[in-house]
Amino acid sequence: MSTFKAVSPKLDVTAMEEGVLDFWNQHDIFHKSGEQREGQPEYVFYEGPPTANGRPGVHHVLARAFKDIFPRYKTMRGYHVSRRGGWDAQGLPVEIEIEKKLGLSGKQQIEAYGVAKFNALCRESAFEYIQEWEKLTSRIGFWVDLETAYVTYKNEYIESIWHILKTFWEQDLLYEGYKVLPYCPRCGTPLSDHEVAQGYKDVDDPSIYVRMELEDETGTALLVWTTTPWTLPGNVAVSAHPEVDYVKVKRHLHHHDEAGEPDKDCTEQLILAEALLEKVFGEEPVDVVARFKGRELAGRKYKPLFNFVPPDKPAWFVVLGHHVTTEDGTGLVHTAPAFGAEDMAMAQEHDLPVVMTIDDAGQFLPAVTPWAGVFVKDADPGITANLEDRGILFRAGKINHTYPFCWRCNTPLLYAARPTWYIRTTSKKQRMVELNEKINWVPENIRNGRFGNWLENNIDWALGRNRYWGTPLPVWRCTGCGHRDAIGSVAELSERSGQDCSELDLHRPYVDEIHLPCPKCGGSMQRVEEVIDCWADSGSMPYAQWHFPFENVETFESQFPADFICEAVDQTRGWFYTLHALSTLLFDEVCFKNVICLGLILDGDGFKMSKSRGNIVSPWEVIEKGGADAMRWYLYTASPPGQSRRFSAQLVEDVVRSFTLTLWNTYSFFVTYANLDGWQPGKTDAVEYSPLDQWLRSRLHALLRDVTTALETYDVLGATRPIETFVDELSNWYLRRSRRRFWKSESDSDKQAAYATLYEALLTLSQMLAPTMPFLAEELYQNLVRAMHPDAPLSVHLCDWPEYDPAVIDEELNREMALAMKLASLGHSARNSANVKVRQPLAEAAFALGSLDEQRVVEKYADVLMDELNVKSVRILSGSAEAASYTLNPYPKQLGQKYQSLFPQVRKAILALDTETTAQAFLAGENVTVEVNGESYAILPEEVEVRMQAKTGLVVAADGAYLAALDTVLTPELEREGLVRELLRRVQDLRKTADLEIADRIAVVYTASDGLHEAVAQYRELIMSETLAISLEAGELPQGWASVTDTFGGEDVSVALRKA
RNA sequence: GGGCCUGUAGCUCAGUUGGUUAGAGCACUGUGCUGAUAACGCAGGGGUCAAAGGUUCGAGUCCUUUCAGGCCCA
Repeated sequence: MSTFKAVSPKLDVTAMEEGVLDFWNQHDIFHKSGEQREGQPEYVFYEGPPTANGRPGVHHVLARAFKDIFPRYKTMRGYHVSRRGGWDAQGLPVEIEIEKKLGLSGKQQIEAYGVAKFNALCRESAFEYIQEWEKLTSRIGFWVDLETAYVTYKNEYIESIWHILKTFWEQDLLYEGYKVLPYCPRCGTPLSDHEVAQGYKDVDDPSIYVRMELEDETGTALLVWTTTPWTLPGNVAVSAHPEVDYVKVKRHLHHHDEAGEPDKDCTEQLILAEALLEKVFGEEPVDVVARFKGRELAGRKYKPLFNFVPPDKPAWFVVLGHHVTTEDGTGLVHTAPAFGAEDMAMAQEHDLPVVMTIDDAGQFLPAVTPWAGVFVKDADPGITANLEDRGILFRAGKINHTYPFCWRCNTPLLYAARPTWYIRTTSKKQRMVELNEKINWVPENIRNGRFGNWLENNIDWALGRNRYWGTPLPVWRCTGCGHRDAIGSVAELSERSGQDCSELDLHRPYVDEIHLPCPKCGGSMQRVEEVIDCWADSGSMPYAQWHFPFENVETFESQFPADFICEAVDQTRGWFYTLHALSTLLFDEVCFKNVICLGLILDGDGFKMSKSRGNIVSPWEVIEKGGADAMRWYLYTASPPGQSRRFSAQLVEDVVRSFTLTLWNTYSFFVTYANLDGWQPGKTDAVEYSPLDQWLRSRLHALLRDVTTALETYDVLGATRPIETFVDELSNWYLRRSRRRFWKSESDSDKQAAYATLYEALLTLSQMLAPTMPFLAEELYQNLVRAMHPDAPLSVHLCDWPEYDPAVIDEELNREMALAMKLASLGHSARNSANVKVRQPLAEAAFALGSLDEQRVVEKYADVLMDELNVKSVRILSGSAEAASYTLNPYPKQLGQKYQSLFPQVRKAILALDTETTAQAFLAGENVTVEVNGESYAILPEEVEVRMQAKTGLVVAADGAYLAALDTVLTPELEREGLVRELLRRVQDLRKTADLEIADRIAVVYTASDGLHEAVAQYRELIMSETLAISLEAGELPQGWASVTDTFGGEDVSVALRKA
C-alpha cells in the first residue's frame, strides 16, 4: 500500500524550495508547461527588459513576482503563454559604466579612445551581472525564457527599429528640428523628458535682479530677475505681459559721496509689475511715479548688458508675451532664445536673434572673453560680480528651487537650443488618449491620472542622442546638397550603398562608414551622427523581438498586443509610454490590454531604497531567511500593488511564521494521520460530510470562486489575502475541532469524511497557490497527489486550474459557523472570568442570540460547542425565567435609513417603552408600535437589538445581543472527570517528553491519593484508550521509566510509563 | 505652481452604498488550551481615524480648505 511521504511539522523552507527547483530543472517543468498548451489560445505577456549591467535588487523581485502570477495562472486555465525574456542592452546607462571604468569623461575622450573599442566594451558590460540576474530570476521562481531572450543590441533587433523609423519617415512622423532641450553637458547629449523627469533635485541657485537701463531715458531701468546669470550674455530682449499693470517707481540710492556721507539726492527709477512691488522692495519706501499696461512698454530699447556675440538681427528691446507671470521675479522676463523653450518661442514670434554663447560641453565660447572655457554654472559668481562692479546689479541672493540634473551623472542640465531628431507624437496625441481609455490600468487612477495627464501634455518625442552605444538613427544626409533619406533595412542599405552590408555590425562606428551616393546631386550621403533614445529600443520590443517584419510575421501577429504587462510606476513616462506611443503610431492600436503599475519599494523606515542612501536590502539575504515564496507572498499581500510598500527581511519572516507554517502544519498533521490510518484519496465513495465538513467545503469553494475572480481581474490582493484567512480558519477552527475525529480508533464514515474534507482543502490550496507560492504549492502537490497517483500531471504547474462547485457554497452555512465561533469565543470568555479551567467539565452552557432564526445554530452545532467548551450540554437561555433584565438598542442603520430626520425621535420613543414587555415582544417576533408627533409607526423586530442580562448566579460574557452563560456548579461527578482530565494531560505530556511516536503503545504505572485513585478506576477505559496504554496499574513506580509527580485539585499523583 | 497617491493602535494594514461599540495581525502583559503547529484561545493596556470647517438625524467614510509624506510634471 502506498503512503504519503512522511512530513515533519518542522519546515526547512530553503531546503524545500531548492528541492523543488531541482525538480523543475530535472523535469524541465517550465518548458513542459508551455509545450502542453501548444495550439491553445495565446495569452500574451511582455517582459519589460531590464539592464543587466547592475545587480538586481528587491524592486526587481517585486516586478518579477507580480509578472509571474498571471502567466502561471493563465497556463493553468489552458492558455499558451510565450514567456520570452528580454534584455535592454544599449544606451547611456551602459555607456556611463564604461566611462567610469575607463576613467573617461566626456565625448572627446571617448572618441580619442576609439568608438569601436568603446562600444565593444559596452557590449560586454551590458551583461556584466547576467549570471546574478539569471540566478535570482530562477531562485524566486519567475518563469521566463532567458535562453531565447531578445537583446536590444542585436542586428535583427536594430533592423526592426530601422523599419519602424523608416515607416515614420515616410509618413513625415520623423523630423529634424531645432528646439531648446535639456542637455547634459557632461554626457554631451540632450535628454528626453522622461529622463529629465528622473533627475529633479532641490538646490540653491543664484537669484539676481539686474537693471536694464532704457536707451532713451537715462536713470530709468527695467528691473529684470533671473536664476541663471550665465544666460545673460545671451540676452536679446525683455518680455512683458501686455495686460499686466506695471509701475515706474522712484527710489533713493544709498550711495555715499566721496566724504562718506549718504547722498540723499541720488535717485533712480525702476520699472516692474505692480503686483510684485512688495515682494521686491519689502519695507523700503518707493514712490510710484507712473502706472501703465505692459503693452505700452513694447519696443522700448534698452542698453545691452553684454555684447560678446553680436546679434545678427535687431535686439535689446521689450517684447510682449502671454507667458509672463507675476508669480515671482519682476514681471519683466529676461529673454535668451538659445537657453529657454519660451524664449525660443518669443524669438520665433518676434524675429529675435538667437545668441549662442556656449559650446557642447557647456563652456563659454572664446568670444565671451572674461569666461571663455569656463563651465557656465561656474561662471555665475563672476558674472554677478561683473554686473555689480558696473552698477547693473540691483540685488543678488539665493533661491532654493527644483532644478533638473542628469539622471545618470548628476550634472546640472542646461536648457540650450540644439538641432535634434523628433518623432511627431503630437500628431497622434488624440488617438493615444483615446486608445488609453481601452487599457485596464491597475490601479485604475493611473489611466486618467498620471498616464492620462502625461498624454494630454504630450510633446514630440526627442529621439536623437549624440552618443555611441545605441541604435544608430538610420538617416543619411548628403554632404553636398543636404538631401536626406531614411534607410529601413540592411538590404536597402546594401542596395543603396552598392556594398554587401549583411554582415555589418549595425552599430557605430561601422555603420557610419557606409556612405551612399546621393540620388539628387550625385554627392556622398553620410549617416547623421545621432543614435536613438534607448527607451525607443524597449518600446519597440513587440516588433523587434521577432525581427518583424523581416521574419516571424505570424508569430508577431499572435503576440500583439499584450494581454498583460507589469512594471513600476516610474515607467509611466518610460516603457509604458514608449510602448503606447509606438503602437499608436504604427498600428493605431493599444500595445497592452492590462497593466499592473507597481509602487516603489521603501525600506523598513519608509524611505526609498537607493544606492546613495545605502539602504538597499539585498534580495538574497531575504531569500536565505524566509525563502522565495514568503518574499513573494509578502509583496503580494502587504499593500495594494500601486502603493509604495515598506520592506524588510523581518516582515518576510513573519509570513513564514503566520502563514506558511500554519499551512505546513495542517499538511503535516494530515499526512501523519492519513499514513497511520492508511487513508488514500479517492477510495471513499459516498462520503457523509458533517456540518463542520460542509462548512469547510463551502468556505473552500467560495474561496476558490473569489480567488478565481480576483485573478481574472488582476486583483492580486484579492487573490492572496483571503487565502490567509482561510488557512487560519482551516487550522485553528476546522482542524482544532476535528482532531479527535482523526485520532479516534474506529474508522467510521465520519473519519472518512474528515479525511476527504481536509484532503480536498489541501489539494485545492496547493493548486490555488500555484501562481503565487509556486514552491510550496509544488511540494504539497507532489506528496498529496503524485505520491499516490504517478499517472497524475507531473507538476502542479501542469494541472488545470480547479473549478469551484457552486452547489457546495452555502453562504447561510458560512454565517452560521461564524456565529458558532462567536458563541464559542464568548463561552471561553465566560470561563475565563469564572476562573474555571477548560479542562474541568461543566454541566451546561446557555446562550442568548439576537434573533429567533439565529437560535438554531446552538442546536445544529451543539457537539462543536460542547466539545470546544467542555460542557455536558448547551441550550438557549429562556427569556422569561432567566433574564434579569433587557436592554433595547435601536439599530441606527435600519431605522435611520427608514425614518431619516425623524430617527432621533423614533429612537427616543422606542427607548421610552417598557423595556421588559417590548423585549419579549421583539424576541417573539412581533412588531411594536411607537407614537411620534401623533403618528404611529410599527417597529419591526429586526430593527432593534435586544440584549439580555442573565440573572445572577450564571457567569456570563456578552457582545451586543450575544451572550454566553456557564453553569459553574461542580458536582462530585464533574470533579472526578476533571481530575481524570488533569491526569490524562500529565500522561500525554510524558509521552511527548519521552519522545514516543504518536502511535506507540505504552505501559503505565501510577500511585495516587484516594480521590484520584477512585477516579482513575472509574475512567480506566477512557484513560487507556486516550493514552494508547495497554496496561494501567497502581503500584510502585519502576526504575528507569519516564515519570512525573504532580499535585492538582487537592490530589497527589506520580505516573511512570514506557513504551510497551 | 499643477497632477496623482497616501495619512486609522508602538509596527503592518482592514474598514462595504455614511449608521452610533473603529477592527485584524505583529509586539507587550496576564491567563488558559494542546500528542499537528515556529502555534492557538480568552482577557488587558494602547486611537483627538493628520487638522479645521461644512453637508446630514448621524461622518473614519461625502464636500471644501489646510498640514505632512511620496511619486510625477512645470
